[in-house]
Amino acid sequence: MPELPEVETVMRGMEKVLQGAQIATVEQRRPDLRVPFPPRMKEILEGRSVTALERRAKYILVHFNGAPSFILHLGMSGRVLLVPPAQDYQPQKHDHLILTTTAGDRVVYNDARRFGMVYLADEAGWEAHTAFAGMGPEPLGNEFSGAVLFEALQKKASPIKTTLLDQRVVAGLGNIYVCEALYMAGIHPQRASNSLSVEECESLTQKIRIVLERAIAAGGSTLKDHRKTDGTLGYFQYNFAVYDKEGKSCPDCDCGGKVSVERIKQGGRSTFFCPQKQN
DNA sequence: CTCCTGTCCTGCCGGC
DNA sequence: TGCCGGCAGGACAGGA
Repeated sequence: MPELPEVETVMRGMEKVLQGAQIATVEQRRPDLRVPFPPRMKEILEGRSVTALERRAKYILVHFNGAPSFILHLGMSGRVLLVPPAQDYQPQKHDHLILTTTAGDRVVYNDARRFGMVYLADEAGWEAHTAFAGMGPEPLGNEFSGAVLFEALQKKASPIKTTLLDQRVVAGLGNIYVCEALYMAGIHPQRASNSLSVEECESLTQKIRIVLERAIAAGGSTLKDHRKTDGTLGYFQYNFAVYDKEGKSCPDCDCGGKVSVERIKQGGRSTFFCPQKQN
């Protein structure tokens, strides 16, 4: 499910409920996801107040008053459901972690494949956690630019598609938005990373920003109703140009509908692109 | 170092 | 209808 825009959307939804709230109970419904839940997480978090939430790459951070930050990654299939106080809720299959606030709001983490991850930071702070070691710049932040991308690509001979999935180069992109950004920039996914010009890197960074911002806007706009809040909303709202569009004609192609979106494998994962627009 | 493959896990979809 | 293979939004380990 989640790439940067979906994680941002989920984080904003959680923020509405958790910001300033006090955690009453932490319910672990199994001992682990991909790795065990942090030792003594229940004891550490219960009674703590949430001071702020933020997103770094595809991680959601929940900061507490007097406790280490809670770090959540949604993996491939992680979803967050927000249940308001007045609503009855029976835990569903794959509900693995439920946080309840003293106000009665519940934050339910559901993850069928259990590729998600939950950590607690230590006293060194969340930035020091190994998950963030060597991580590249935020694609929507000031430290990411065409020049920065160009510089990072110089030592990379691998295809630009796989390079953009490398979180050390830029942090937060996933398979969908890499395909979409390369399409918008008109760059073939199999181009060697170090063959891109400065101008192409400039264009690519702009397209990355645009596609992410559009997707966030589409997902965020649906969050007003908490009962509908779950991680799938962003994808339902956003129309992809090439992702999962194999055989369809791309939306703004100059081929007159004669060329269709192709699908190839790169690094074991599907890439979708328009051979007319991206060459 | 970089690059490539396999692996974790469940659900879903298409083909036979 | 049922079964089976392939594939899925991610990240990491291990080997070349």
